[in-house]
Amino acid sequence: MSDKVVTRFAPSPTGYLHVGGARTALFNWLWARRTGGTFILRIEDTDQKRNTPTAARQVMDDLKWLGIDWDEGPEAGGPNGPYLQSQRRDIYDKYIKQLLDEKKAYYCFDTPEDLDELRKKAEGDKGGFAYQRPGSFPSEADAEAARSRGESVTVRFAVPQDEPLVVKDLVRGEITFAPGEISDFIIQKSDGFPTYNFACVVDDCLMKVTHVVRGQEHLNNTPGQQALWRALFGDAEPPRYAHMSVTISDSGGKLSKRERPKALLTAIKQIQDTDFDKLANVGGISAEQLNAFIKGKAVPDMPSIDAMAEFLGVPLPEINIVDFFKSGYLPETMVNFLALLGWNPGDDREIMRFEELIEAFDLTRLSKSNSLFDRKKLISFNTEHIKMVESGRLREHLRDYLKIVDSPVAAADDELLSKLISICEGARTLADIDRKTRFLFAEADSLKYDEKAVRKVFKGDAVAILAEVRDKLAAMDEFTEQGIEDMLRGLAEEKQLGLGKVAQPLRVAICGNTISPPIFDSVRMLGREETLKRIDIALRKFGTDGNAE
RNA sequence: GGCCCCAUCGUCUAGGCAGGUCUAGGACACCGGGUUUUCAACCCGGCAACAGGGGUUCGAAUCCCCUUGGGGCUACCA
Repeated sequence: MSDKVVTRFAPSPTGYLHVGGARTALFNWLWARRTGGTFILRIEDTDQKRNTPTAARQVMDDLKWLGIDWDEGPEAGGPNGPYLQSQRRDIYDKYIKQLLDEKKAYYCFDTPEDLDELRKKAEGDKGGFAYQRPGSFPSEADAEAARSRGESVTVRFAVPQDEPLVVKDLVRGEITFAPGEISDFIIQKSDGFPTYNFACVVDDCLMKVTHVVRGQEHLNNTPGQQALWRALFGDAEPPRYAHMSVTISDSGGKLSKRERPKALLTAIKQIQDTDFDKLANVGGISAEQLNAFIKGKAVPDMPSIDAMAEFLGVPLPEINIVDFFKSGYLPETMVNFLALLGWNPGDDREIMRFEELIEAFDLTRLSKSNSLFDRKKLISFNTEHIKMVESGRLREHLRDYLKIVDSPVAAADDELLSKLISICEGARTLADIDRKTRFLFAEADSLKYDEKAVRKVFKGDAVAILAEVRDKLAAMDEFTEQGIEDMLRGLAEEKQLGLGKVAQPLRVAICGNTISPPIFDSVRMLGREETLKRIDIALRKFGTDGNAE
């Protein structure tokens, strides 16, 4: 085994990178890094109907955000390019021709409708549908004639039917498929593009891939792919396969992108007085489209879903990697958490840095059973990583986050940002830091007061106390944290009250909420002038004539 | 329906391949208590699992079979 390890991540560019894809990418990447091998990014854009032009770009950005880099692929280049399958048509054509010439593949003229019918007919059969190979293969001339008539022409691989197909899997051992179990499958579509099952085999060989780590959903494709490999490349050693378990959502079934629209729909139905025109407007869709969505007939695209959810204030479950970014998770957290979904280092370690993961990763420790994506545990992991990550790096992560969610806190310079982080100790996500410190960037007049907080805090003599606090703050010589603390504690003691009775009215007055950084820091950072201004506004708003000033 | 895979606390899992050291360990969640100026964070304690049934064996969470349950695939998608 002197061969250098080569792994690849081969996404089809249909949208954002989601957690499942990210995990596949990560495992392949970890194995390459662990062994000093090569990690290839290959874009499987062979489906013209589904690919979107920006998706490949997006997937690459998401990978970069996670810290997953590739040695060969788009942007990086490499000796085995091009790395977009749509640019490798001539290569596939060559191998298709070879198979055709050797009678290992044959032309088919069935339309999709024909196939549907065949399948329907086979429904009652004991073995289910299997494509019936013709007694003799159509000739090149037949194909040409069909093409000129505008008929559908595809190419099928003649899968060996007389022997069991054995797949060796690093995770599951040997799996045997009975003779005849795998029927002839299409390797070239009628639009001339290769199918996944074909392109993937050709490219894995040409790109000298040694290990394929992929989801369990591909396990049943493997015998066919291996048979194809033998037909194409004879005894050349095929890659080793490791089929990972599937990730299940904690909201029920399989973790899928459909969960977001589903959650939004549920929310829309629960909200009584929704302004549908406005909602459609916000989502950038027509009233008809919204109606179709509500009736379950159509699903708007992701940006629309996101916009409407934001408008309604409905949190959607994070599925795509960018969703986690926007929710304030660190890439370190995602990588760590994803790595532990179906793998573990064999000891009690859980919170691990990149380097540790690379050092400990091993393909033989992949678990066989499906794992559930536990968001509560994810949050806990994020809390740990926020504590653990180097301060400059955390600041950069925060800056990226504030930018993408368009927070006013983004106006802070590095020094201020670091200070904000330090007073938000114990934050679980970057969103916590943003939420807690936004009050510093608000205008006094337009500060929003949380109703519940006001009701809870401004009762009894809270207003009177706040008025007193105001006067004392105004009278302080030096406006320091220590000074503020001494004053507030002194006042509480004098009145025989807990500090909370004194601090809470002040907290709500300056930030509109009961949730904020520690009160001394908050007041100090707001500054005396602004603090007094806000207290005055609060006194006016919540005070009665008798006890305000 | 057919084929394939899987099965330890609520969840992620260690242990299983080399059966005894497992009265089954850790983490998250949860519950109770502590700390406390809010939210968090933090500290202490607690609850909680080998799916069921047959074998093999002196002995099974660990090996074999069946049942049940879960998942995947069954496309001119990847």
